[in-house]
Amino acid sequence: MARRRTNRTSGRAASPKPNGRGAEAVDYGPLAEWVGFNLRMAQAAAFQAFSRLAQEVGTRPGRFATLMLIGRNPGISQTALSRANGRDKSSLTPVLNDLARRGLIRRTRTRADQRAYRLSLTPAGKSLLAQLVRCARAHERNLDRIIGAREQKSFVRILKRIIAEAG
Amino acid sequence: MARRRTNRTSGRAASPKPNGRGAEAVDYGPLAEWVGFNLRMAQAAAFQAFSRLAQEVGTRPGRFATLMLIGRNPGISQTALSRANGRDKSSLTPVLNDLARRGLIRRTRTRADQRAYRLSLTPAGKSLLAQLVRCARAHERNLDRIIGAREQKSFVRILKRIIAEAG
DNA sequence: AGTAAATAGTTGGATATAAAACTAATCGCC
DNA sequence: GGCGATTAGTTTTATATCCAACTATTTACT
Repeated sequence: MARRRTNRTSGRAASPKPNGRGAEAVDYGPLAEWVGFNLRMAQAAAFQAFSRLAQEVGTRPGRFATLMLIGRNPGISQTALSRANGRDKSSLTPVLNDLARRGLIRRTRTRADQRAYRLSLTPAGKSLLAQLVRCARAHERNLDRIIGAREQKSFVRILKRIIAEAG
Repeated sequence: MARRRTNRTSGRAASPKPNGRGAEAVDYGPLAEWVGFNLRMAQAAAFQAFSRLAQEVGTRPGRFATLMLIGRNPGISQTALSRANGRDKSSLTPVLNDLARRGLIRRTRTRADQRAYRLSLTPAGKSLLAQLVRCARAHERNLDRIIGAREQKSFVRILKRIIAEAG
């Protein structure tokens, strides 16, 4: 997402030309009602809102789920983590390198399986995660407010069904 | 997203070790109920499902909204398009170069404003768009089935609220 | 008119991600 | 016990995306 400011305030009125639209009154056609498109736009909007909160703590939203999953599942392997996180394991390599370099996670080798790492949080990682959880709670409160308490539960239930069945 | 197969059917039972989880029974902690996380996972799942359909037609899902918006708004500028599409205008440059190279769109210069392009679809672009619309309709039917007819409307309404207010 | 500010589009640099090919280790099975 | 298949992680390559800086053009204001 990004551009919230669609409601222009500049003095120029909407162009009357049939084609050359100034910036407003775009026709979305069927996109306007399609779930896929609105899902993409909503995800981008929520992601960006959380980005702003997370960067005050010095991290990106992508790192947050990673830290949370490691924190809740100490000893998890990179492959299991990538599955849980829904990203390819190759995407994780640079992320984990960075988290390790910054002293937030530990990668210990398994004696049983010399291929796999066991991931865990360092105290610094736990502390950053705790900060991020606070950000995330604020973010969730905001989303819940937007969604409305009455519909919140069913909204999340539908998202879970899409996750489970749309693959 | 990707990994739908969390409910393993392989013969191996969940490891009893407190740490070394095989691949199942990951603890998501609060992520499991957070809107932001489920939104991201659902978007990725839907995106990937549509990707499969779209690539049979020879395009990526990212191109679809672009073509639709140009088709519905002939003469639109790149900046207006990027706003409508929720992406930075610089992301659009390579996409439009590619679409133009493949003969799907036209970029004509405006006499009134020599900076701006006016974008429109070529006949080939219209034909590809029509094919993509058929894919998208099939995709939407599947999503509607997952969501359920009763909740579909309110689900999209909530997504729109998030788009409008979460920025 | 003339200049400062805004705007359209591109470029360059950075990050995130996926897919495929690769290396090393382990497992399954005979 | 050994060999083919599988698995864990990395590397490489390719896209998509953002942001900031840039060029060219237009607009606004004096």
